[in-house]
Amino acid sequence: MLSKKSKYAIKALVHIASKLEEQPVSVRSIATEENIPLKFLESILAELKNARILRSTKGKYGGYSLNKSPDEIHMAEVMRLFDGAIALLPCVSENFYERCEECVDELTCGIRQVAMEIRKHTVAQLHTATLTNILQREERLRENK
Amino acid sequence: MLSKKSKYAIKALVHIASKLEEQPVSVRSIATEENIPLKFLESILAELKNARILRSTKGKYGGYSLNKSPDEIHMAEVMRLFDGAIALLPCVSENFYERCEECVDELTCGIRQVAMEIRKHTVAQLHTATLTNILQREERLRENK
DNA sequence: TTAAATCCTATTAATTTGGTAGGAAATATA
DNA sequence: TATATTTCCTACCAAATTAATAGGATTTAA
Repeated sequence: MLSKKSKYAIKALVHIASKLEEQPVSVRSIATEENIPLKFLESILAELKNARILRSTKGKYGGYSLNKSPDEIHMAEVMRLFDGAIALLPCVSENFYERCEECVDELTCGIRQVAMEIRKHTVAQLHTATLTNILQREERLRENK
Repeated sequence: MLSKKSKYAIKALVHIASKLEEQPVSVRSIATEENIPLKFLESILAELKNARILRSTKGKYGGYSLNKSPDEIHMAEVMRLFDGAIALLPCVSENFYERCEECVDELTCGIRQVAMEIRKHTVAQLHTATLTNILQREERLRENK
């Protein structure tokens, strides 16, 4: 499961991406429209800024804007930022690799092989899930309603 | 990430499945050979028994045996038992569905659609990952070493 | 000057995780 | 019957993580 931080972060990014002409977008307006606790969201957007995914404008009429093209921001990056590894086991993680301390032989572990295949597919999917892609999906979902 | 409980449970089950002719297998021997803390493993096997995945024999020379065929026990079942939902979001879980309270419209949520596709693939993979399948994988991995 | 925004630091309550402790009860064998 | 070896049962616990909240300082546009 994703943490609420990850979920809120992705929702906020999609929200900002949907308002490309009205940027910057204030935390308050995102919090209200997406039903996310204001102060919590504030700290999340600060982290996204720190990771150079967002950029901020201070003062009145300030807020947050995307710091990259919406097709360069994807769910994998955001999830890794807030939740760390995407893999089911640390020993198959690309970005947060760690041995399973109890493991007798990593190279012949069948559980590991399963986890590896799942990680590869999941990461590939999360990579295609850019903000642009998510917005396209939402458009189609609204059409077929 | 799977919890250690899930990971230890699956490792213990694979271990027992690999000794079909020497059942029942004692907790102590599994703990020693798989490097899992004894008392912790004890409580894990108790849960597996409770879920009718294992059965136990008390007293000297007692231990745990599989309560089903090793091709009927798969990673999905064990993970759900210890970690709950497999899905990235509660709103796409088959067995532990919950609304995302903050969500404005589940039916047009693009993030949800991504999570749904990933869950479907992951669950399918975890279903094919039976104890028999995992042991076959390990055999092949040992051959190609 | 004021309203509205981000920025910054600190705190916290609840839950989950990953165990440990200690012994009771059951059973096979000598 | 005594003993060794097992599961079974209850209770406890420390550390980490999660999901926030509190309160105000600073910045900027109008």
